[in-house]
Amino acid sequence: MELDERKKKILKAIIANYLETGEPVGSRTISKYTDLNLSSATIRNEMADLEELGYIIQPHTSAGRIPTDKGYRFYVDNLMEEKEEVEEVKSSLLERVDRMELLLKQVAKVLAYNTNYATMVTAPKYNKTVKFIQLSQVDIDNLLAVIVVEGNIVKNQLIPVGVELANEDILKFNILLNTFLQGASLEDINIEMIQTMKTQAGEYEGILDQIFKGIVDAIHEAKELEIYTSGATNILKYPELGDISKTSELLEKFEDKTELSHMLEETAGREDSETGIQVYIGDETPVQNMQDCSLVTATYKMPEGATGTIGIIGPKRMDYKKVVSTLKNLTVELDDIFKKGKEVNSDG
Amino acid sequence: MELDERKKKILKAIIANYLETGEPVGSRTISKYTDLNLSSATIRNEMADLEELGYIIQPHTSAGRIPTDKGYRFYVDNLMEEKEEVEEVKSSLLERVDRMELLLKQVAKVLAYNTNYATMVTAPKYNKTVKFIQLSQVDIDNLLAVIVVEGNIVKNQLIPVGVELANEDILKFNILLNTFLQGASLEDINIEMIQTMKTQAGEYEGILDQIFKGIVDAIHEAKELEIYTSGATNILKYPELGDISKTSELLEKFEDKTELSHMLEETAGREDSETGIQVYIGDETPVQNMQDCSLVTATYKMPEGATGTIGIIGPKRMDYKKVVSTLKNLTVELDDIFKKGKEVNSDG
DNA sequence: ATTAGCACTCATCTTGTTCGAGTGCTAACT
DNA sequence: AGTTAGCACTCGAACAAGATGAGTGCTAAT
Repeated sequence: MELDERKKKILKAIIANYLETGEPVGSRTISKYTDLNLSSATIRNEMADLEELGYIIQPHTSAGRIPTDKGYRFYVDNLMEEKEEVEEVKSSLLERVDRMELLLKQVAKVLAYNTNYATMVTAPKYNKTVKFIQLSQVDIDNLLAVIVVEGNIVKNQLIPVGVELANEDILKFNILLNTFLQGASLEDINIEMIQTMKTQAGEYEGILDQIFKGIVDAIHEAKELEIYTSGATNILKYPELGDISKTSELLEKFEDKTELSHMLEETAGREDSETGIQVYIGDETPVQNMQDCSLVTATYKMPEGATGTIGIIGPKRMDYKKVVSTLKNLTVELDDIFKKGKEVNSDG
Repeated sequence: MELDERKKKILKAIIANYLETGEPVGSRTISKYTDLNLSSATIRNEMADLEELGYIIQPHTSAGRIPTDKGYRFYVDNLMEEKEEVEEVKSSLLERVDRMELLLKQVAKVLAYNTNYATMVTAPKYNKTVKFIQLSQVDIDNLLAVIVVEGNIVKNQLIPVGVELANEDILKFNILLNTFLQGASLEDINIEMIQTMKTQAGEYEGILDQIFKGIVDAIHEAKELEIYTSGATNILKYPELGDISKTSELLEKFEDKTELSHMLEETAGREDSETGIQVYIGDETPVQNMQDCSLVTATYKMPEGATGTIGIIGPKRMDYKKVVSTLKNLTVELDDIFKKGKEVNSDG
């Protein structure tokens, strides 16, 4: 059954009010709150209908109504017009950050500060290819493998070899490694290639094994979803999430982060294709123990095609308007930053 | 006034019991709990004395007694004998970790898991000297400076130069840099050295400037106190820290970490010279808003003389015995690991 | 279709009461 | 002189019983 215009207006008013106050909202409040000029009695009738339809519910007899998940869903999909005045994210904070890691940390932090919810940002997931490998002798026992992958993400791998290599041998290795591995993604490095390389390494085959292990580890690590979080403690600010045992489980997830990482991974690709933004309400979230929370995710794209995810976790009665418009704004801004970075990279 | 033997025994029994239960303990409990074979009435008299002396207090009339900060202090200093059976830290978890960063993260994690308190570990504070510098051309516009400092801490610095350098020039730079900078600490790099190097760099003087900036940044960053935390949410497990607003402030500190870092820095050097362990009770902690918590710190030493700090934050009624003996054990184990690492370094 | 009016519900607040753990004091005991 | 039994007292916690009031559903009048 479709809701008529009036029911929509009333539902919207109820939810808007509830988002503000967190208190169940009664018919009298709505009667004054809207420009419908209806008496509380009429509102009551409509509210009874809305309850029957599953959009709102009474926490107990003779209390006001609060939205159900279905109600929130309808609000997010149909009723919520986004804020016109865009939430200005302090761009100054986002400028002048040259390293990806710091940038993403900043994003999480600024976002948490602006919204007062818990935030997380995943690093862009490259189909990473090796850009450059450099082996060097750090001291008598250790080689250092520096692996640079696309996007200028640098990983170091200390390889204990226990022998001192001659300079020319290291040079050979470097040439060997870069000849074969430059531009290769993990899939490209197959048994055949490995065998060929071993043959060419001759007596140092054993060391080559170690180097391989190091490189694989390093690329794996680089490929692993990195995730930055901020504002986890904001969760404690919302009394309706007062059940400490549940909330602390959630906080633990923010400490460990792997589960968050999986969660965001799962959401990837599910977003609204136009805006890249997706809202998960209560049980819709792909993680246990978040019935009382909502999750809003957004995807940002790098010029190379890599994508990362930004997530915001808050109480179900979060300010969806603000969050969605802030995220929209932010992704645009990020796109900008990356585009500029790209230009510098290829023009300078 | 000195406490006589009996008073000590009673005080110890009171605190031990309170540490277990978290409930105020009454005279009757003690009467049974100890082997003193005294009636509750006698205990009451003694308790009245102990209260007058400031070691225990009644949260309200007609409740049992709980320890004051002074009481805890006396317990930690005089009454607590450490557990004989050492708390076995899962050493297996600590083995086979080659990179400092991961090792310290592990330590924090294992410790939090073993104690159920919040833990933090700072990286050893070196008087760092440069071990090795490697410049390489990553792509057309960027040089990568890899700086390895003592303790095999590796830092990367991407340096946009906008020109492609000839291979031989990079080689020259590398020789130049390593000749001058290997083994140098930040203090050693003075204006004179810089000028000399610039002269030798000739037409690439400008690039050298950039490289310098990068190197200084990198060393600075390496020198900065790094801190790893774990188990912050354990704090929520203790109901006596129930005041959410205060507790969440504490949790925020665990998110931001700078304040924790300063705190541990402040405690450095204050430790008991023999064991390296220091206990701060309630207001004794060098940070605001921790009246209801205690902090236990331990210092570990690296063979090179660098020291780091391990800290544990828990409620005032934390299991001091267990924490102290666990920490003692852990620092010994860490010393071992580092010594082994050192041996491998110099013998292999 | 809307609304005023009214009886009804039920969480919350307030107040009062009971209960019991634990105390301090006193007097008796060793 | 130290110890203990006994007892009156205190005060928080737990429970019960109104009082309050916001909010409802229903009905009858507009």
